[in-house]
Amino acid sequence: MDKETLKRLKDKGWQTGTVQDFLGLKEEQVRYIETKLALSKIIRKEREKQGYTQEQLAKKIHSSQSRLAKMEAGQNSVSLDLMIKTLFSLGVSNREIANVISKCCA
Amino acid sequence: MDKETLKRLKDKGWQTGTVQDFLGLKEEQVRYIETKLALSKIIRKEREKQGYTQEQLAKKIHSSQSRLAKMEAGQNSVSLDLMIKTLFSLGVSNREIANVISKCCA
DNA sequence: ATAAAATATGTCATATTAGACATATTGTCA
DNA sequence: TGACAATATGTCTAATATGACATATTTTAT
Repeated sequence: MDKETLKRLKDKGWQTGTVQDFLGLKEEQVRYIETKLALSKIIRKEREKQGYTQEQLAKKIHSSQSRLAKMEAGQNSVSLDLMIKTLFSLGVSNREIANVISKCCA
Repeated sequence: MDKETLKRLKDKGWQTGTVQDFLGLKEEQVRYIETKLALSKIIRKEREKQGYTQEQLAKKIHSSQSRLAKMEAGQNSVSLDLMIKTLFSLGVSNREIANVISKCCA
């Protein structure tokens, strides 16, 4: 993992809080983060495609605009569960979600 | 969704706690649950394939045997995050995970 | 340029999920 | 059968994610 990637992830709030901060993240941690970032991208893409504001979609999923903003920003305080539930609420199919997950990371 | 499927899910602790309990679950809720159940299955499958006991794998992912048991049982107290992290720890690729997600639900 | 709408960021209490532990149940093999 | 390893279930406290809200920043339209 190159320094730029690492910096980008840390800028989103991702960090282990251990000595590894200085050495880099473990491969599986990076895959987990990258997968979430990939999902956050299609949430935004799909929301915009369907013409919702964050406020509107937030209401639809019984959440809040601020949380949705964090979700789309790929912040670490948002769970995969909420992201997947959001995608389902948007009507995105398992197949489409799988496609995104498959393409992200090698 | 037929009654048997509903009963099976509720037996795993899944319920909304609302009037919907009596009417059934929403489509997107069912997809969320079914997706987690599908992932729980490959966690067990992959663990056994690699010859780990729950105790051993739990240690590897810094969790506990009991949580892993719940995870493999597809209980609702286990997050998607933990399941995905576990799969990554087992070395399962994004492509394989995607394949499972793709096949589960239509 | 400026007003309005949309999005981003920070904080908080509450709710949910976490690992740990005890104990029950199941499976396996002599 | 009995003994032992593996797995399941229930319950704690601590850690983390949650929606809500206030407010800052950015984008859009005029």
